[in-house]
Amino acid sequence: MPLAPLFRPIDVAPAYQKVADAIEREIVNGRIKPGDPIGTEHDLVRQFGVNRSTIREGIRVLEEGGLISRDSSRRLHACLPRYTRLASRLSRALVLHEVTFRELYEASMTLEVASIEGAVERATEENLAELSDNLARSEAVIGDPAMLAECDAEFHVLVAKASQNRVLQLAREPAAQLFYPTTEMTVTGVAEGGPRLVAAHRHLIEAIQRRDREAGVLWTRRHLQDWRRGFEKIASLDRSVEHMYMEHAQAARRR
Amino acid sequence: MPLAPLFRPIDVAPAYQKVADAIEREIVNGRIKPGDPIGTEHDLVRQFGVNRSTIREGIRVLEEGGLISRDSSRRLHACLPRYTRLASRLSRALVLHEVTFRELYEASMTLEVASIEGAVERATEENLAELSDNLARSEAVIGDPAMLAECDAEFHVLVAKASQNRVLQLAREPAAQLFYPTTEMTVTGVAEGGPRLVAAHRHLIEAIQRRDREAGVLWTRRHLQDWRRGFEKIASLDRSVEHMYMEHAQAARRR
DNA sequence: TGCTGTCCCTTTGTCCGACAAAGTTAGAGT
DNA sequence: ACTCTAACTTTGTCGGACAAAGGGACAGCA
Repeated sequence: MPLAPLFRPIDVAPAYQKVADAIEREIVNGRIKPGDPIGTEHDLVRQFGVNRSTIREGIRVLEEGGLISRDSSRRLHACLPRYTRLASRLSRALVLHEVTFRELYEASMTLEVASIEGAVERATEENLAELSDNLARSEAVIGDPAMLAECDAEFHVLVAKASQNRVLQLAREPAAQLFYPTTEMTVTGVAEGGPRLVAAHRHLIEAIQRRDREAGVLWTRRHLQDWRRGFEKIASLDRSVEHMYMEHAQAARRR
Repeated sequence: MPLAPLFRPIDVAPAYQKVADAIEREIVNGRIKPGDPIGTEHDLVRQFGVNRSTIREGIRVLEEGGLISRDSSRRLHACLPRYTRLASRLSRALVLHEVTFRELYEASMTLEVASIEGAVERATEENLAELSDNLARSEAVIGDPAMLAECDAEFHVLVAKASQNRVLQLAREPAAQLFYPTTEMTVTGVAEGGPRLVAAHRHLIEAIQRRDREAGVLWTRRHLQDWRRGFEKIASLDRSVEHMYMEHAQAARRR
């Protein structure tokens, strides 16, 4: 019969980790609010009683996690983690796991349909204004696939935003970051690709305005199917996402 | 009229960031494969020509991003970022953004339905075996809400895995991490909560076996609605997710 | 008064050197 | 071939150091 456990496992995390955890705890449970200053490295050295190098390693960890950042004067303060920044970590992971475009397509279908449903139900006037503005800009660059692809990505971010569901916004982001960089190629490959894309956006905006869920779902599906048709002219859906996207993601993360 | 921009913004990233970026690039574009050793800190000092403190800060950044980790002997090697680890960052972000349970519920409804649809279509024998094993364990702890909640969380991870769609697996994870810790409470609050939960799981497994999509979707919906009913006995869906979940998430991240 | 330039102090990013603890390797001894 | 021990290496932490950049106060000037 095994002995009854006398001791609890003791916490042997390195000091920099403990520093990071301690600060994280204060932020997450609200004692330090987003925007609050954290203090200088020297302050933290005094408070934690460890060397500045140790503090700095702990800070890097939190900074990478998006929990704290440095303002223009490089002073530390807590902040609300930005979705796109975090999502780019996930996109990177998806690339390394070599997910296929089929997985991306299927997941995006689900997530974008859910987004439009939410948007149809809850979009505000302001959301609609943003979407219309985006549409206008899209029409202006209809002949430029790169610019148009950028507008398209933004459009779908705005739709997700209009759904007023931040969980959904976050969930779709990693897939979107990998998905939308290909739009440029798919638009180029299909005759009338640009106009079709913009037309779909217009129908989506109208659907939201009319609170017409059916139309919203329908046009989201068509829009994605257009992407798929365009993509399959270039490559198989079963190809894994390529490394080239990471440059895009890396640039986005830095912002 | 403003001057035409003569200069591009110059890249003034600190050295530790450049170190991290350089290593990240090599990993992401595949020159360093997951599992490959990175070399000792001393090696990196020689290669990059910067101080060890600088190298260490760069390493922390990558470590936090899940791109590299230290094995049992603390040597560095590249590795495949683990979904749950990354997702816990996102869960944390959702908590800080004070998302509501309604958002969580709505997003989970979408994501879990998509998971079951994928599972019905593509689950393997092995997936089914894992699910059945989970079911057996659930039945064994049907009277223990805490253990049962844990089984429930695992069950849905397994369903997502059975969908063979890693994008979906990843997308559902942050919501799930916040969602499933409440299952314990909802099971406790509802008469026959435990048995209902296990029955739903059984129906889901059967649906996957029979490749019966309708049934899968139906029982996923019911299962989530059960959660909702249980939750609404305790609190409003419009309450924001509480800080208490973070302890759960923090423990999970460490693993 | 409002703007500008200067000096000083603080803070950050980086460097150097050091050391204990833990892990690794090589060699001695059986 | 196996074990035990004695170097050697590597990591985590420490102390101190310094240049560059920012912030603040203060004087000078319009």
